[in-house]
Amino acid sequence: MEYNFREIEPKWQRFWREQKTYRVENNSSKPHYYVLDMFPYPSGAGLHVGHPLGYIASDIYARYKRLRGFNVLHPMGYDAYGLPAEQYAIQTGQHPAITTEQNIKRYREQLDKIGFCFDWDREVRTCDPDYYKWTQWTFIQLYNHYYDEELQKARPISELVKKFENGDDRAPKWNTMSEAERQQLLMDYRLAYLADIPVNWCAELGTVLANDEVVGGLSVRGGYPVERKLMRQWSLRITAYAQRLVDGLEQVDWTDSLKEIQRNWIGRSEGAAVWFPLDSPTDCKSLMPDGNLEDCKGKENRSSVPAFEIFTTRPDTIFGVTFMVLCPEHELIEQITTPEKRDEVAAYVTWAKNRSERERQAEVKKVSGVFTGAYAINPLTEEKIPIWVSDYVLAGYGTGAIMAVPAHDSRDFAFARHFNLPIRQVVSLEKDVTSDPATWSESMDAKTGYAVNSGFITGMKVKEAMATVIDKIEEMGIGRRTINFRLRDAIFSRQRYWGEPFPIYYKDGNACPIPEECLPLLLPEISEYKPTATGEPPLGHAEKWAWDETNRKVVDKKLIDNKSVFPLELSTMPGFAGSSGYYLRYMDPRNNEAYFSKEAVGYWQNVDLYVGGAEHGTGHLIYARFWNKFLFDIGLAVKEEPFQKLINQGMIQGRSNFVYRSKSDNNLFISKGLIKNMDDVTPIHVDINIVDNDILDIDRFRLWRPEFADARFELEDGKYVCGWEIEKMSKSMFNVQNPDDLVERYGADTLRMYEMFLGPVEQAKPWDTNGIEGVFRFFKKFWRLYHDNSNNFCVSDEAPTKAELKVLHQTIKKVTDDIERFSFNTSVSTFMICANDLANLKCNKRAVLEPLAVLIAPFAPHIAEELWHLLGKSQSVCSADWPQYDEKNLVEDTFKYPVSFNGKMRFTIDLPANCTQDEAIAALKDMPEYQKWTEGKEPKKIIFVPKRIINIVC
RNA sequence: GCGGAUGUGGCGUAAUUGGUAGCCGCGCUAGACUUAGGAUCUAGUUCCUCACGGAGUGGGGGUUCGAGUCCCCCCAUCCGCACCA
Repeated sequence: MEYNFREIEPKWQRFWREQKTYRVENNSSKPHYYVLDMFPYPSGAGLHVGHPLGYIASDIYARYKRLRGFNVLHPMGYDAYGLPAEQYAIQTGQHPAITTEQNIKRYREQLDKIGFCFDWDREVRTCDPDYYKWTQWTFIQLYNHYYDEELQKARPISELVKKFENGDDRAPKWNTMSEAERQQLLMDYRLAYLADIPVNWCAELGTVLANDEVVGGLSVRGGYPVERKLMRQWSLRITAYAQRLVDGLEQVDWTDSLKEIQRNWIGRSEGAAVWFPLDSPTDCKSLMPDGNLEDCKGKENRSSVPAFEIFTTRPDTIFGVTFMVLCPEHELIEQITTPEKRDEVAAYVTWAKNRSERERQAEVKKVSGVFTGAYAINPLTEEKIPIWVSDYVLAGYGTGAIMAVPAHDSRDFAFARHFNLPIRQVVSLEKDVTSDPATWSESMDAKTGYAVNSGFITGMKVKEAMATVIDKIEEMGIGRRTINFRLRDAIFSRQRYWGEPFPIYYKDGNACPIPEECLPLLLPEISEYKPTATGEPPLGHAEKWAWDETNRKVVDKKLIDNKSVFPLELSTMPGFAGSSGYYLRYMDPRNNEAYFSKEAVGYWQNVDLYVGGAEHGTGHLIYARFWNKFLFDIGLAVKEEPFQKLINQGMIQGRSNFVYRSKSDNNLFISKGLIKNMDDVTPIHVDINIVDNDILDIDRFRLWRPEFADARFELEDGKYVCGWEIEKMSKSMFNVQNPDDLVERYGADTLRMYEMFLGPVEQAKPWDTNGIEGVFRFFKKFWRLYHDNSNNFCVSDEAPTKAELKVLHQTIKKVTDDIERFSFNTSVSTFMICANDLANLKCNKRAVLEPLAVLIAPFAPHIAEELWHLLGKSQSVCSADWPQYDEKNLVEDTFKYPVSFNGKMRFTIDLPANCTQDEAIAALKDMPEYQKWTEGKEPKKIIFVPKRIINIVC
């Protein structure tokens, strides 16, 4: 018997469980460190090898930190609410809670086999009432707060009410307003608010979706078409935090690419909002703000001039405006369109509004639009400018209206060319040099060069011109410096069952939160998981779903006629509700009095290391940052950013194998190397489990599927070689690798090490089992270091030799450095080199193996624990101290043989750090090897590099 | 289109961060020990060349005594956003 992981691994897993080795306390004299994984959604398919990649990396780091003397929080839980369980419920009638419970059980079994050091006593599940109580609680806090622009933080809505009562520009008529009107107004300020907004409606899923849940007009889950629809929905005012979300990125230790993804998503752009007066008097509701616009001389009151506001990032090009464009949804269209254009415009608007998102996105390059017949006045040039309508201007961004500068914006350029509108150059790369835009093939969009043909800014550099124009319009009182964000508020309602119920009831049409003491508001049982016949969300089926205000409890809907019983909200919260604050709950997961205690958060602060996929860059990672900033504002979280360092583990793709069936003979399969022409064969996916190192197991192939029972093969060297391709890991391509199978065959330690050995954690890589044997061999070799031929444990108490010490200390240094920089693949290589070296030295000395057991424990905890106990320890290796290396043992011989290149010699010698050139040369000349190489001749030139290198030109 | 990355043997990758390119592993070749081996061990394996030699980190320039690494210009692949004014 050799290295028997089947015996070792369950033994120590049991030991850790019984000893509660991974239990973490909230107080300790040790420094704290928080390592977190993105918790999984427990899907029915179970874990595949991609999931544990990040978990293994974080587990290694957590174990390492623990060995380095930190008190490490390393929890795990489940993001248990979500669509798939509910879709399954619709099909089968099985309650999502049951499906979820089963899936969690399976996940837990799979995770346990890999030997993670999670503190399972802290497990959280988002669907657990003790957990979602605090999700609901946070929602109520969001509802009861608004964002104070002056203080740049969330404040209680009651403070805003007080301001309004004392007179405030934002609510001049507050004291005469009705209660309903007041509530309506406050909705415009609450951080969680109810509003009619255009939403992404997915008919197939029967729910609205957030922007990050829609890609290319299709739902991320399921890939169903999504349409724009105006609906009354709950939203979170995340846009209030847009600036802080951008700023906060400076403080965190994330990759540049992920920070950039978030910056793009938030989409901050600086520019100006400018009012353009309308040329013809109309019955227009939007009016020029007060100011001293000269053009309005003669009018009694400037603010009676009809006008509309646009947003531009290029105020310097205002002299180049040749037309204006409104989005089809713009309210001004109806008011300004001239009678003769009315039909044409109405037809266009109807057409544009009815286009699906998908059509619109697919036909981005198609130019469409219509002239309204109305004109605006350029406030700086007093020119008359035609106003058009086009769907290339979006309702949701800026003011839904633009000034078009075709010479310097590619979209305006395309529009102008299509409708034959004038193009006027107002920016030039060189001062005073212009050309005829009619000859241009594209617009000149770059923000560089000088203003031309531009009145008082002519000759200025673009940047200066921008500032000057903004100053001017601010002085004229017709505009101001503005910052716009692409980020939209997060739609928070889902017309779904399997999610957190909103703690909201409707009293006379007004939303009211249920009292905090009554939380959690439990998800009711329902008979059917589909929408109701009247189109209500599934919660409409719930009988007992009304709020009794007097008795403060949920009662039957039939009692709603009663004066104190009101309907409850029928939507539920989206997936990101539960996952936005879970990392805080882990700090104090069983607290029934609070989300988490002040002591707990005061001790742990925030997550030091967060590991998870980059696909959450525009979803979870934005929402969680927002959620945390809000909790920070109201004094719960103590750090503004939740995740200090973040590592994105790369996606693991599948590596599919193919057999090639001859087109002329359906039973003939040709080995890859023998195929002359790929057109003669049909590649067929073959289960990767019957292929080893691309060699097909022919017998198992014949048994795999009945139609292959009579298969014949053209073999090369007696083997059938399969083709391969990198594809997404999926059942249909027979390339899914289940970690359980590998644990069964090679053991958890081998799986862990191999997943790390595959390459850098952050890099996307295909799963490939071809190298796992090498790691497995390492473990067998490692085991043999301290076992004799009869598998008896066998160590020596002799003092290690210099060579052995060098191997050990090199390993300690390299592994320590590698872990610190999250380079786990190189650590694995280092262990292999170490084992090879020790095997060559036949070293089985206690003094070497003991530190080695600790060193390898983060990577291969089972074999480390086994060795540790074989060495006579009774405590877990997890409570050991990380070994230190001693530079003395690393010092090379002070001289390496010189290498000649192009007539030059290079000598490598060890020098003190502050060594001068003269000292270095003197030391060099003392070396016998130097004298031998230069044969006593004086070299032409000695080049000293202040490190340890000297080049000599002979 | 904009933004971010990446590019090294047959394959996964490494390179003390500007210092002998190819560590470690897979695969492959030869050999040893074995009744056998999908076990173990030894040697070899970037390419061209019998060899001597030469070429070589996507391509082209540059900085440097010295470049996979730094700078500039291309090319290719991957990812994110995409009519955001």
